[in-house]
Amino acid sequence: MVDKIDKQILRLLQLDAKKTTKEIAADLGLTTTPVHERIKKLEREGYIQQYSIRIDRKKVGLMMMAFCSVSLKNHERAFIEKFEQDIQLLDEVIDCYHIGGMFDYLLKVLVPDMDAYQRFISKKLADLDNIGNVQSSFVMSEIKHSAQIPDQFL
Amino acid sequence: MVDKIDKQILRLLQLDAKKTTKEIAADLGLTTTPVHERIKKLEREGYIQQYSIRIDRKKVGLMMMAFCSVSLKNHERAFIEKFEQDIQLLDEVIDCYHIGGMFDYLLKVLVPDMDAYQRFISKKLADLDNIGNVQSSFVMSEIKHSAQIPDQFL
DNA sequence: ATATATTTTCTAATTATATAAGCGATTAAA
DNA sequence: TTTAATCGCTTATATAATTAGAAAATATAT
Repeated sequence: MVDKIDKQILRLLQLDAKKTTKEIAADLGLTTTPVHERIKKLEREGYIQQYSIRIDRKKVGLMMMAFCSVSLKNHERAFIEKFEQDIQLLDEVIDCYHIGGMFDYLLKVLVPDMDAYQRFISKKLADLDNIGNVQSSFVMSEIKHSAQIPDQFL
Repeated sequence: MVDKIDKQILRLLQLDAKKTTKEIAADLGLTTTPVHERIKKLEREGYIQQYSIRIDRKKVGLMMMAFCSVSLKNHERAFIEKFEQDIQLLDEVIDCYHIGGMFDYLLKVLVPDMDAYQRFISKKLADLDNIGNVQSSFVMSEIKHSAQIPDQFL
């Protein structure tokens, strides 16, 4: 279980994982030791899954983002598992969610340009077995991209 | 511009932002100084937008994720800007994309449970002006959630 | 209520890392 | 060539992470 202090630590680290234990301690009115121990506990118990950096995708040439809704033809367990395995291997697919609704899966896809997207859809995705309908929605702008847990829950 | 070494650094830090310059230097066959300077450059030039942690959302009680497609009634600039501003204030909305296709926006929403989602849709979202159709897709499972730039682009 | 555990935090010391300075080597351009 | 400019190396210093042991606070049982 995490208490209020743990959540504040998570909030601060989410905002800036480079913050030192000293700075966090100062913010919370503690010394470094308890902060250090709490962080280790949060890591150990899996609250903190990963330390990472956010990279500006456009600066490394990934100019195009799209969401791709996919429905399968066959919904037997074996077919579903096969699809979910195949998806792991497609680098362009950043995220993949199994959803309820009109389609079975929602994919978030990142590629350099429309050409690459074309190749992704027609060469890679269409090559998988069991693909039914595919519908693409192109991202024109990212209005909000926090990718973080809102403070109100921390 | 980033060269091959810079990209490798980005790749390593994306995987584990806690990696020390010493470790990175060892991986790349360099000493700490050039690695340190390159990292500072990557920060300065905005390739690295943020150091952050990934938090296990379910461990902090956010059991439900949904995608919410929204279309607006009025598409004049002023109305669009108003909507995009309003969205920033809704904590449950983690991401918001302006998309082309059947709907205008795709929202990624995180809430504790179905009750909270219900309140979000009927109290918060529906309270905004200019909302046309809304269609929710609930996430049943996260098949892939890399949230990262694929290695092939780094 | 009191004594006993348990947990949490503190201070202080140690170890490791980040950061900076100065020098040499390589590369590119004049 | 010769001059810049870039890049990486070694060494030194400042800063941070981590550990150890004692004190304080909290919870538990008698």
